[in-house]
Amino acid sequence: MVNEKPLSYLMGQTMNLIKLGLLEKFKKISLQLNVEQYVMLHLINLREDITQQDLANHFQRDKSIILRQVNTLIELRYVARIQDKHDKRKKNLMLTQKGFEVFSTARNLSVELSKELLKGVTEQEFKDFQSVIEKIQTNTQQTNFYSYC
Amino acid sequence: MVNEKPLSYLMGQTMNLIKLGLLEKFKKISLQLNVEQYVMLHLINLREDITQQDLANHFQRDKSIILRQVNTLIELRYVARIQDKHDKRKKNLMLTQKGFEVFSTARNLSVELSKELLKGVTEQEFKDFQSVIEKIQTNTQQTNFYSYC
DNA sequence: AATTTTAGTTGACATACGCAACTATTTTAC
DNA sequence: GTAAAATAGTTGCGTATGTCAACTAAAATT
Repeated sequence: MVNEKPLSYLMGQTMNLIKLGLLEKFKKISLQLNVEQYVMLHLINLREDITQQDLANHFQRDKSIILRQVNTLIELRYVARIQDKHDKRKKNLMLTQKGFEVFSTARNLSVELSKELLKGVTEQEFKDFQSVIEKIQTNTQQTNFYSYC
Repeated sequence: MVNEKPLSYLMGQTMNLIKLGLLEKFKKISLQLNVEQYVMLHLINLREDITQQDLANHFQRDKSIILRQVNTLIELRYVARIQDKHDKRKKNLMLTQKGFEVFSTARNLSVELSKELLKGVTEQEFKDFQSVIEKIQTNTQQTNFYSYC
């Protein structure tokens, strides 16, 4: 395994292709969304009480840039920011109807891209692929590079 | 497979973890390099006549930002820019000795990270993983999202 | 009740990035 | 052989991203 490419190289190359493919699909239907915004909408959709602090933890970014990016999503009318019921310091983020529609569209394109990119991949190969991904994520948490919710 | 996470999500999450892990390792030994610079050094090391245009194609970035990033690597004395033998428009990029040393160090850290993250992954799983990665890259080129050297 | 911690906000600064316009050089079309 | 088009690289400008420090308001801890 001496000549093996490091994992970061394999993943980086591939991720770059996926990202570009996704952006291309967004562009094709005039969806004004970048990949990070898509991920943000995805996370906001997953929970109904997610906060900017949660997003900052997830992306490992400063709260201030998360605030600004959320502001952009609010300006686009994809996201709303409301006060937490129990903790006045906190504000929860929620998808608006428009935001949900945009997210759904983006998600469908993402699934479509998956299908295209996984053409010729057997079920067993994909199972092992997912298994590796899970192990990488588990090993990362054990190494404690960082933790997030 | 309805509830399956799209490929872009799986990969994105994982790539983010890998990136952070790598940056952490660089930081630990005071290696002033970000991941994209590392990839750049890697590409420059692969060929001896690579140009800024080639890098712009690879990263799908504007030539002007590639120029500036290359300038930074030149300032760090990791890279040199020399005129192409056959085409006066072109300038080739090469690693300096210092650049090669830095790249080698970064590469070793990258390999080290690979080993840590792939703990518990069987040989068969990894083979399938690589097979999937190859197919993704092949499918991308067929779809012609973009092409690069 | 005072102090510490957390969530969010703002301003300043540095870097990244895209775009247009430019020069110099090579390739292509005629 | 010459003019036009294309390519490689550069520069300036505006916008976005990102970090950091400092702030306010609210909750948790002491």
